[in-house]
Amino acid sequence: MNPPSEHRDAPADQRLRSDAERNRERIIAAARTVFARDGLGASMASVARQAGVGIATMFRRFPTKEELVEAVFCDRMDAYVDAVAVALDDPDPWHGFTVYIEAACAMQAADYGFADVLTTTFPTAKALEKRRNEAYEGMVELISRAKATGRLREDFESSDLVLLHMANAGVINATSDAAPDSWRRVVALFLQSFEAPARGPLPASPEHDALYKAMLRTTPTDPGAPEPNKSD
Amino acid sequence: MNPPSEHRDAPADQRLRSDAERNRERIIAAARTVFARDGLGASMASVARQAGVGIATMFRRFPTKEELVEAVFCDRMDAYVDAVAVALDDPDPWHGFTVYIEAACAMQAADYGFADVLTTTFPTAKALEKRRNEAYEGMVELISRAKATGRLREDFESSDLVLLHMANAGVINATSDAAPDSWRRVVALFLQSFEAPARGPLPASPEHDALYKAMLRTTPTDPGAPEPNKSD
DNA sequence: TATCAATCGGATTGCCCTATCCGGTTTCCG
DNA sequence: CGGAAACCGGATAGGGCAATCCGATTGATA
Repeated sequence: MNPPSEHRDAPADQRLRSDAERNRERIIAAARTVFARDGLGASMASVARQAGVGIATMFRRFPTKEELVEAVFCDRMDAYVDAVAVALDDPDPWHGFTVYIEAACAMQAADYGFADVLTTTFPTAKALEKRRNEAYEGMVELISRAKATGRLREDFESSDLVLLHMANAGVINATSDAAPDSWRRVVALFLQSFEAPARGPLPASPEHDALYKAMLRTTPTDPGAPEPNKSD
Repeated sequence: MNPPSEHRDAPADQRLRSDAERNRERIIAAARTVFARDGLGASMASVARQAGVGIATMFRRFPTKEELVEAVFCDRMDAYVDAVAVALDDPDPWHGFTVYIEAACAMQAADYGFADVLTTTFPTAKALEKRRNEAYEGMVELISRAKATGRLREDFESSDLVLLHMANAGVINATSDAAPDSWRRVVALFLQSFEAPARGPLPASPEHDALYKAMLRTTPTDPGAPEPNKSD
């Protein structure tokens, strides 16, 4: 219980020594770059290298990748939550809905890591999950309003947003290098299929719980395309 | 239906010694299992373990993962090509189109590896690419017919099929464990958005060449979700 | 059945990753 | 300004993967 080592920042409010704080910032900045480029699958070691700090420093400050992810994506999640707020402010809920979806998917396209964040849950990253829930609740309201205007199909469900993000992630992961705008067409197709009147019934949505479990998949890897490494 | 040997494509169809042939089959069977479960990102070593053969045997028979992939997925690609043929035989092109898409996406859902194969090109795997092209040409024809009936939107392009498969791969990779039927809803939404009349214009499709390059991404890894390892 | 080449597969090399240890260094505060 | 606590980061242990080497083994043929 007495930490001969240093890992004790649970309360987190503990002020860091100036050099430690400086390195913390460097690590976060590096992680921002690396995660954006490689997704959350990037290794802690590569982040440390990019930051120019020792591996030990990396793990001392962020013992878990989840903690690093939380520190890196909190502000991006704020932007995400803001986008929902903007959509709710739109006098035309359907218009707000479409603009929001395009914005959210654009955020995915601009940042591999964020694309992973939107389709993964991090039970221990409370700050992240708090924002996710805020956004979620806002979306439930927005969806309800959009349905009320008759522009959004009645059988649309909030879980469809998650599926949309997963699909978008697949497109982005496969095309972002060679055909970086492909996702726009895919999202446009989705939006047209969301529009009322529905052209037919849909298979049932996945259970909320099941989808939540799906979002728990250990560490994000981007399926969709074949890659170099993998455990057996 | 064919000579004793199995895949008679390469000129060097040198007959293998019986034990070598036996191991070859074991390796292919093992790869079928492993790729289906883990995608093409699975390691050669894990396939060798599953097959119960030495690593050296693995590499002697299949010096490249691409060669192994080719041996494993040729017959699955045949089924894929058959699905197109069936669709072309359908008196109602639109009906054939929808049935085909559902079938193709179901194949993806049933086999992680095949999902990768459908969104990746393997320049050196001629047998695979030959079938892919056959299927592609059939689809071009089917699309043309479906448009002629007025059920498929005019601005649908064959490249949209690739995007659909990429999106589907994203959904499957993220949900297959916990919510394995999610893709059905996504595919249904896509089909409704493909239906004429179009509800609005779409952003341009990616260039054919660009999409081809996108499908070249080195080795398949499944992006979409964060994963354990990754190079820096 | 004996012989020789083809084949087998364990061992090895080289590289990357996670995670922890620990001696040397820097910051902070009295 | 000086010392202790906090911090740094190289080194290391343990594990995975791709790829190659080579002595032991086995199949095919005379």
